[in-house]
Amino acid sequence: MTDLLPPIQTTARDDAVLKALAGFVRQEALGPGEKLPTERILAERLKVSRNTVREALTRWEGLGLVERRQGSGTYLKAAVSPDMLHMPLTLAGGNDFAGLMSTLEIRRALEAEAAALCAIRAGKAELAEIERKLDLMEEAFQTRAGMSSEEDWEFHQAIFRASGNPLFEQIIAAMYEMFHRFWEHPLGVRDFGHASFPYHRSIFNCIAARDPDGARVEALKLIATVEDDLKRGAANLKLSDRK
Amino acid sequence: MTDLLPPIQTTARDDAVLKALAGFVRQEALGPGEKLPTERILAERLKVSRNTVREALTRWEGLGLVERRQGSGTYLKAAVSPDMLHMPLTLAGGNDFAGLMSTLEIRRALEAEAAALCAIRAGKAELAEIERKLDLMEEAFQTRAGMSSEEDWEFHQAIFRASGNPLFEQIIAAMYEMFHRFWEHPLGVRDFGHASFPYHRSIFNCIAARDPDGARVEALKLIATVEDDLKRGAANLKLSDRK
DNA sequence: AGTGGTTCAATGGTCCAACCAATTTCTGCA
DNA sequence: TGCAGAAATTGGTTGGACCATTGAACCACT
Repeated sequence: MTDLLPPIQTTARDDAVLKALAGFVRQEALGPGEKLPTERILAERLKVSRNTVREALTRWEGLGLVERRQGSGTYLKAAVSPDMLHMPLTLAGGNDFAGLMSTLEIRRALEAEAAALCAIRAGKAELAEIERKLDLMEEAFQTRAGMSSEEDWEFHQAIFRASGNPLFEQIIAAMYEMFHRFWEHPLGVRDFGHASFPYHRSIFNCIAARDPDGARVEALKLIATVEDDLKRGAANLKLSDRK
Repeated sequence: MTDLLPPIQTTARDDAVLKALAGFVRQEALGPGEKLPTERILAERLKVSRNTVREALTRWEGLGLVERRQGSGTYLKAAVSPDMLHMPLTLAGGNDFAGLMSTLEIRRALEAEAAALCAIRAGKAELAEIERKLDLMEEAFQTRAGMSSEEDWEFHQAIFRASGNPLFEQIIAAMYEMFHRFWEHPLGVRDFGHASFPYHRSIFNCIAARDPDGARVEALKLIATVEDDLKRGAANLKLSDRK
């Protein structure tokens, strides 16, 4: 009966501070990299304790919106607007083979969808950017005779960015970080990622040809090769574990 | 050459506090809902100021790991382990139609993949659980003559859980929360979600028949109906905005 | 027994004033 | 002019105080 009686909100000091600060950033048109007022000044201007200001800034820091450098100041790290939406994502993934496969499954889902969306929505500039990254990657592949995870990653990032949905890039970035937790020379497979190489260009071709379904299929193939590599690596690991 | 020499950490007080606290939670096997030590006790035990403890807890609160209730205490809100990965997702200008569509695109990608995986991996128990949720949902649909977002959500959750990959549920849960920010009577569409109803059972049928591709296709259809509803709602909104 | 009011200790929220540590800026000497 | 050292700036930490809310215990009244 009283379902529609939400708990009343009496105090929200630090929240109010953040709202005020967001408004300030908007009004001053501050962008990433720029410095915002010192904690002491904020405390004075907003008529709150410096402690409260710090709690508010700690929140923003946790959200990656801001970076605090002792002795220097507090700097914006990303664009911030008063009506932003935050979804804290905490992943409990483990550092084992199963955990890696889990991230790959997410990657398969998102990569396929992003490639498809990209084939529909990418503009000319984005298309050119993707091709540039692709060329860089292929060049690195030739000169170093193997996959370069750095250039490879940038190619995929370009696709995510061109998908028109910022969430893709952010979520995949989390997966990528989990991957890299112990992906220096992953599992002892020497030519890791080799098999995935040709699919990069075929994905791009589908995107350029505005063929979403084709892009999706090629993306799935690419992930499948990575999965195979991983499974091979896990088998190796198992063998070398028998001592 | 010296790439692998990370900067030494002279100060990382609050981070250390969080690590200690995570260890404590692990050791005491504390779960969601349970109360953790008071700030004063933590400060005393860890030999740091109470302010430092507060900054650390503020971080966790921002990540949604913990809830603080004045006069009562600090309570765990989610499972927490020392090796978690935190990735705050931020959606600029999130409270609008574009933001919702963004989450829907993520949902489409994950829902399709999860349904396919589920068709491959779900055991008998999981299958039964999914069907139970489906029955509940259909019953709610009959009695209340409309979609019940609660039962609907539980049905999808059951699928994610049976996919064998915990990341699906975690990521989608974040999307879901954003969805519900203003999804009470979303956008004034009266029979929101009505069209998606039949696809729930068809998805289940494909899963039970161990047909991953079929499950994927049906899941995509379901999301498509939700997308249509959303677009209708946006159109309504636009009309009613003209004053 | 139950209803409502009061008291009181526990707990998170805020404030203050000071000091520490890293950084930046200024200054004065060579 | 160049540069080393002093001084100012700024975030990080501390300890102590007080406020606001909560929840349990207690009490009076019905």
